[in-house]
Amino acid sequence: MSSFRDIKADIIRRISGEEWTPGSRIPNEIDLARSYGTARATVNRAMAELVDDGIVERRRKAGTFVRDVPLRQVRLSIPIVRSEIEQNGASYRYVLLQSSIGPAPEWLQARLALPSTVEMRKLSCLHLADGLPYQLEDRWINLAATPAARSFAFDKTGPSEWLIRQIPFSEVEISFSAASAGPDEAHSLGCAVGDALFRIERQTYWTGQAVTFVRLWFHRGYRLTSRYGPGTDTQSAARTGRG
Amino acid sequence: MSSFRDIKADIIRRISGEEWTPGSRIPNEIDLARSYGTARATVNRAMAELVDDGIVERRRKAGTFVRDVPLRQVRLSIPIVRSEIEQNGASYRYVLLQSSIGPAPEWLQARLALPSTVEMRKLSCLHLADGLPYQLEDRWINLAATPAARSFAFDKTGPSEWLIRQIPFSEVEISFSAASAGPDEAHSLGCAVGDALFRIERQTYWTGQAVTFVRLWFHRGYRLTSRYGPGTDTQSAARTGRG
DNA sequence: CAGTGGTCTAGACCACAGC
DNA sequence: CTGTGGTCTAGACCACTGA
Repeated sequence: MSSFRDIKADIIRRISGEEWTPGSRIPNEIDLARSYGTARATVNRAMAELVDDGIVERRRKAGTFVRDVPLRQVRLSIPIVRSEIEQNGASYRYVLLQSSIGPAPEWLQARLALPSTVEMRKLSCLHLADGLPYQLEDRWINLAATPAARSFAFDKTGPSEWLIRQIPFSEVEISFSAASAGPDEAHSLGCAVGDALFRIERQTYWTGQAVTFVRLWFHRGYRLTSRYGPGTDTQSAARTGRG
Repeated sequence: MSSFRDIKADIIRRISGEEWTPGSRIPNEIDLARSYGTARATVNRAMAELVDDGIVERRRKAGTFVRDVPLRQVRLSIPIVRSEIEQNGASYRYVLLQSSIGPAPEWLQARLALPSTVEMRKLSCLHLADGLPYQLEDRWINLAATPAARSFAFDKTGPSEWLIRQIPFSEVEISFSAASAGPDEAHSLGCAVGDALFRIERQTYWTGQAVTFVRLWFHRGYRLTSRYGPGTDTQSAARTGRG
């Protein structure tokens, strides 16, 4: 008797063994179910996972096809910086560097499609691991979308931890890039001006309205690491190679 | 009547509406199925997706719990550079800069846990978009694992496209970081020495053996962008903000 | 030991898109 | 219009694990 895992593994085996070649069609669910001696639902579940893994494509009436090129996709867990630091066995410390309220800068208005009248809470925060600067957080919060952010102090915990409880199911656009440290970043992170820093920018929407924008600058040498593969069930880790 | 989508949406609604708070237990599948008027399997499918989305946790006998903090996870499609460039409407060009065969450098032996005797094919390739340098690829291929790589020319297409067909179901460790351009990178990518560049490093294993290691240097200003959210079904895009 | 989720079955109806 | 996958049902058995 076959479980959906056995079926999935067998199909991967037949594809990697070139029994079923890229682009070719594989038998339909009814035939597969017969040949594996299972119910169609079991085959369906196996196939659904193969679709999710980017190995096959399915179209009603047309059938199931081996992808010409398997999709390479990683699932990245975006860590809460506190957890990331503590999981690395370091002590976490948080410092609020700067806080103000005012209009959004023009580039941010454009980026978030905000009216120019909107008020934002601007925060700069530093997250430290064992006393060393780990991540610099430049944060803007739309006070029209999150009025409670006007009076919250943010002196004990960072806005990320607070916001994720306020807006747990937001739409997010995230981007990863590299940038040179300016004077502020260099000063806060204890690196030289011009050093290459890993940077994450994230903008968050709730019911179509921009809630917050954040730019995270990581310490020099930071890496975001993850594994993937046929068996690997999206175990993802963020580690830091320092020194 | 409710589909698994309706049930999933309703559960998210009840969590975000604070009917079910973080950490609390929600009713079991039988009760939920009764209350929604569906079969247990339908509720089960909805709950399975909520687990996958990082919104709830389930344990046999214990029950289903709202996560204290919802998991933030992105699914990133790692693009084939050719497709990425062509999808941006640019023309793709590939240049093989350098090719040699020899032992792995020491740092690579250590990193991949290779015996020091192993022979590697070393390639340097440049991928261009509309004639401008887009990505520099430094690639090492383990000839013990992939003997066919010894004689393949790699003068028309890059090793990535070739390898993905040779080893479609590998285990991969990928990391994202920032680094300063050295003389070689600056020369190939047409930037200044010291410029901050976005970098991907990827090592690939097949049946426990290291197959290849690659270091991808992206042009200055490159971003890897993705969206996620409750509705967003892992649409992922890599874009380039240039200039 | 008993309650929970995990999986499977045999069957059904349906949506969709090729033919 | 028909073959395919997508979903749902009612029921069953089982694995795990917490009480």
